[in-house]
Amino acid sequence: MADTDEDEDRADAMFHALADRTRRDILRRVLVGEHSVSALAANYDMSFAAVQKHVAVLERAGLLTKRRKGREQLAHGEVEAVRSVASMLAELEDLWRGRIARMDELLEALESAHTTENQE
Amino acid sequence: MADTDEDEDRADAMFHALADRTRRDILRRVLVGEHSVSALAANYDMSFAAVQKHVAVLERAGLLTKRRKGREQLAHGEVEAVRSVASMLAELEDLWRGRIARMDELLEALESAHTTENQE
DNA sequence: TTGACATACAACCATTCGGTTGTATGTTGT
DNA sequence: ACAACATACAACCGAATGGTTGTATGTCAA
Repeated sequence: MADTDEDEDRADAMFHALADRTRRDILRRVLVGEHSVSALAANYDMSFAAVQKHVAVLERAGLLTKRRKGREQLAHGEVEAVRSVASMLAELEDLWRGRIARMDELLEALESAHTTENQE
Repeated sequence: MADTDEDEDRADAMFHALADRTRRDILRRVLVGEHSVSALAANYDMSFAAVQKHVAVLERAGLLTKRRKGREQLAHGEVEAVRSVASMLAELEDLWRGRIARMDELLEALESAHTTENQE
């Protein structure tokens, strides 16, 4: 247990990555489909290097993954990472509702194991 | 229409506010209940002024509101703001699912008006 | 009124961020 | 082999961030 510090590091990285409109826009595009870095760069009024750095920030945060295809590097969004950010916010909301006194994922895992109903 | 720029500004501010573990911790506390700024500051190994600035960042992002109570300033979390961040992430997820081609809130509002079925 | 507490804010500092240009390393097609 | 393209990365710069200390303002209690 007690990987709480790395969790916070990950949260820092993810929220930081999302705190820039260019990066959010890139993320939207790569969630819809794969795009090469230069294809992405074509959409913005800044240098290729700047866009490449934005992609790198998203990648370090785990929100995006790259896959080699010939001489291009195709980026696609990691929806699981987006969901993990959403679940942090859900935790905040639960805290507000007074539900949780911080029992971590343990009970949460148990609960979702029981709820085998509306999976999707 | 086209307040899209201010929306992005708000998104920038909210994600930025959340991209710091001290601020996330403060937000957790004030979502559970009201706390004065100095009561909050007592929890952290930094100056009062530093904590006061963190509170100000959360306040500017709309994630927290203050209320005067005597000589104290009681802060409480704004769960609606948390939800609005969550809904941005939900939009990203919808984009991934291929649901939305970006028709903004207009059709979304219409749709939810029609769908009076499974509300939750 | 005065002293103590709660808050706000300015000034300062080191570090990080978001951008730039330039250079190096692959990869492809001819 | 070579020219062109796609990517990565280093070095640099101005602005913003996260912290500090110090000072000003407001409110309560005696």
